Amino acid sequence: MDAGWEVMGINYDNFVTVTSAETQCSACPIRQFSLFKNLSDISLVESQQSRKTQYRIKAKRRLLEEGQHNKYTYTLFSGWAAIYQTADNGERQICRFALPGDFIGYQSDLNDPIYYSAQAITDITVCAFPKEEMQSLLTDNKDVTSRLLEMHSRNMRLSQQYMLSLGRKSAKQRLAFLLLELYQRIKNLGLYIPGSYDNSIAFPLSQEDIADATGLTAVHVSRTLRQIMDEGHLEVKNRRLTIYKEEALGELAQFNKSMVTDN
Amino acid sequence: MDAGWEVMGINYDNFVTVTSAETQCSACPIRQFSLFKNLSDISLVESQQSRKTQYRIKAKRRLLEEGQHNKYTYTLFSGWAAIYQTADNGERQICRFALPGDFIGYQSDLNDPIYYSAQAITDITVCAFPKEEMQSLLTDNKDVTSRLLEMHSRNMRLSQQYMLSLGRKSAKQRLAFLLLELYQRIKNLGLYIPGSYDNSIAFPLSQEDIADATGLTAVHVSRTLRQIMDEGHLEVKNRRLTIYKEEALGELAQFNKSMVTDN
DNA sequence: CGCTGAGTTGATGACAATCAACTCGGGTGG
DNA sequence: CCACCCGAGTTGATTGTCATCAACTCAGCG
Repeated sequence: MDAGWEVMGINYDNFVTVTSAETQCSACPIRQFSLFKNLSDISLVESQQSRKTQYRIKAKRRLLEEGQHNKYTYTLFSGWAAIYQTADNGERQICRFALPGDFIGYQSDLNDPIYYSAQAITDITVCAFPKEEMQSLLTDNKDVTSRLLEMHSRNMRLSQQYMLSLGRKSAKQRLAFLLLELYQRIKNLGLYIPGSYDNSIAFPLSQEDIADATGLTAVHVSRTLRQIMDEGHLEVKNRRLTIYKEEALGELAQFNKSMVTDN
Repeated sequence: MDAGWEVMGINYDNFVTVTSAETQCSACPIRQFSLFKNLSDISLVESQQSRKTQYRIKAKRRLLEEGQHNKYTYTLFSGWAAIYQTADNGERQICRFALPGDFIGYQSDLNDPIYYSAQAITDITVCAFPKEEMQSLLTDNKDVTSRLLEMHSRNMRLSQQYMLSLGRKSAKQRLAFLLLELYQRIKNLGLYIPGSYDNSIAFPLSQEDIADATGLTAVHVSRTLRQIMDEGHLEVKNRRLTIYKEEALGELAQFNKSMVTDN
């Protein structure tokens, strides 16, 4: 029996409470953002059966490790995770941040060793699907395949934006883009705290995480972030991101909400 | 009636001849690399019907333009194309090079304006599929959906490698990676000239194209490429790429053939 | 109360960008 | 047919952005 329910690394007891550790798929609050969006009730039963269990993983622990054969694919249920690859000099490149609803661990051949790592940024909860079950779900259920294609296509768009950032944008623009992206994605989920904090979200990334996603060093992130903050565009403080000048930042970063919408 | 048949920007009269400009899908030499790999004969008829026509596009012309609503999706039949996005300062980032068999112009919602551009590097031939036909092909035919997912997943892997390159690798490593990637992809297609040129492929990219893919400037590509060439690892000359030390380069670039295989 | 990890700030250095001049080869038009 | 032109590539000089190294602050915590 859970004391409460965590989303985004923040205790949301006051917002949602689950009485059991095992959420039912049919009642899942993030299902509309997940692979199982819009499934018929029958398909949902299937998917529920495929799901082995929910796991909780502590912040900084790895969910997937590059080069290993993994047993499961996962839907991220709560918290933030980083999907990354490692270079031979030990540096890493975060390719995307997974947020609740995101599907983690799929690749074209599930029997190959996985080519990326996934690490929990906050404590996370995941729904685990054994890869064999996932494979047959994809074989049997066209809706799931279509939805996975759709999610992949949207990821691809974001990936291309990351490439543009990494290859052609200044440190300032890269930071602005990343922060706007995450801000908007959280808002799309409806998981930010509405009301008095309308322009702010819980934000668990360290400057080193940001550096690993933007292709910079933590030191340079510190300097550049300070500059953006001093200009009054936004604030990152106490694990919270506040956007003051969304439009100006959007222009700076060439960011556009449609880059991260899923509907 | 065609005089001959071009693949890879080179005239291959001596290798393959088609008597009509319109290749039949059932007899298509690159089908095994395309979206229509492994389709049943019945599905093939469907796909043949969906295909409107083949087009030839001159080098440097655009096939798709960012922000526009496009009528068609395409299978690249012959030649090379660049998929890219443009930053506000006018610089561009090539996100991938499309080679024969690659599918171009898909995105999760085909009715949205397309978010990337595609430009012919060599003269190219494409098979055009009106987006409505493609949409219904995807709705009706699970094999096509699965295959598109598979192709997308493989693209995603390469995209992540590009991100790692752009974010965390030196100019030398980026070049080595790109050249090995393209070399291997061409070899996988079996479109290189076998025999006396076993370690070489036709290579139509300019140094500026390479720069746009690696996030460098053309000047720096020139210097760095010269350095790699002087070290005897490879040669780029007269629109031809020759690899002398595949293993050493692979190590330098952290490249691995499995990154680009499709089977 | 000291330890730890995250963030800040300064000094210096390296890699790649920029600006500019030049070569070379292939195509074109006079 | 040859001169010229143009685009691609090369090379040198200089600049700039970001990396590196190092010292320090500060908050949280055992």
